Amino acid sequence: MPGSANFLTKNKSIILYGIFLALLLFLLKWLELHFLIMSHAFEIYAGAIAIIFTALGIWLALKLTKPKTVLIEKEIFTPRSETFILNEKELMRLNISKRELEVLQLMSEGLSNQEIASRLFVSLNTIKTHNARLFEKLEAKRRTQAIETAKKLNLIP
Amino acid sequence: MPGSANFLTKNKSIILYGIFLALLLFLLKWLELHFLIMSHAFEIYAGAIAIIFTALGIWLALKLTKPKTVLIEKEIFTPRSETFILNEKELMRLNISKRELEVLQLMSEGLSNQEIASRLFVSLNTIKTHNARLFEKLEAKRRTQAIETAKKLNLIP
DNA sequence: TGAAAAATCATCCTAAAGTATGAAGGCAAA
DNA sequence: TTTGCCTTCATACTTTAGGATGATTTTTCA
Repeated sequence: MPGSANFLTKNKSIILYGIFLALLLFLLKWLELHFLIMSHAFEIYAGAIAIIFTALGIWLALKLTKPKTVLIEKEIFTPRSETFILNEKELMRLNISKRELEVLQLMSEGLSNQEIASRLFVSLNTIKTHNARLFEKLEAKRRTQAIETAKKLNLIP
Repeated sequence: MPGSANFLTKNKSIILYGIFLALLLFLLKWLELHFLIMSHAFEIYAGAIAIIFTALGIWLALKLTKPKTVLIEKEIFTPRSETFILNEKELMRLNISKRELEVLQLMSEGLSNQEIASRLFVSLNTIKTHNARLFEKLEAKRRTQAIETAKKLNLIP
């Protein structure tokens, strides 16, 4: 659609230009008689033609040059697995340590306390104390609640 | 920077235009002698001037007119909370009932079994049996694991 | 209408989670 | 060096979660 419309616009301009040219030629023919007599004024005549046609050229160029509209659609998908960005501000605000975050992470992956302990080479009790601190800081009663909150705050993916 | 550069470019063009004009006037003066004799060729002379100056006008316009490029940037954000689509195929495949999904949902929100029971006006034991079924179907050992799996399968937001 | 599936509830028991409290070693900043 | 924070571990206890099993009541669909 925009292609054919453009073509029409171009043709219109060309047709208009043709008509304008024809009219000008008639005008020139008429002017010729007057100006031929006083040949001193020939420079004025040529200058007039130059100015008129320069203006015509400018007008044509401006008319024919369509504003190039480039539409760039930036789609920013967040498939959450790819684009997780840790919210370090919240992390600092809540005073959650690296180790605690580590535990939280594993917790959210569905591991039991014992599994987390084994994974991190520490005792079950250590994990329990980490949990207690986490629940306190995240204002959670249960691990599931802690995970929910942490995900909302972008502390874990 | 681009402003002053543009200004320079414009001035250059105008200066060039002036020089070109001067040269053309000389050319005209010279041509005048030849064409005045054969006044029949005057139309050709005028036409040449018209064409030359039209071309000049077009060139000037194109030179002076900065490329009209309109950039439209559309940013389409997809914040995961807005775009949750339940994966009904997986739901059917795993034979998870409406009630079970409901329980799963509340579970993922961090509620305890007792809280879920109260919310749904059923007994704690009922929730436990639902859980057992869910864990079986989702191949999970714990509720946290069930939640993880369910989220991955887009069964819950 | 009658069988299958879904939802409900119960009991008993074990495992895991969570609470409370105390304590010790390490490390970095004041 | 001392203070504070992190990390670690322990013990004792309570609560919640989860497993196994059986049973009753709706609901649904052929």
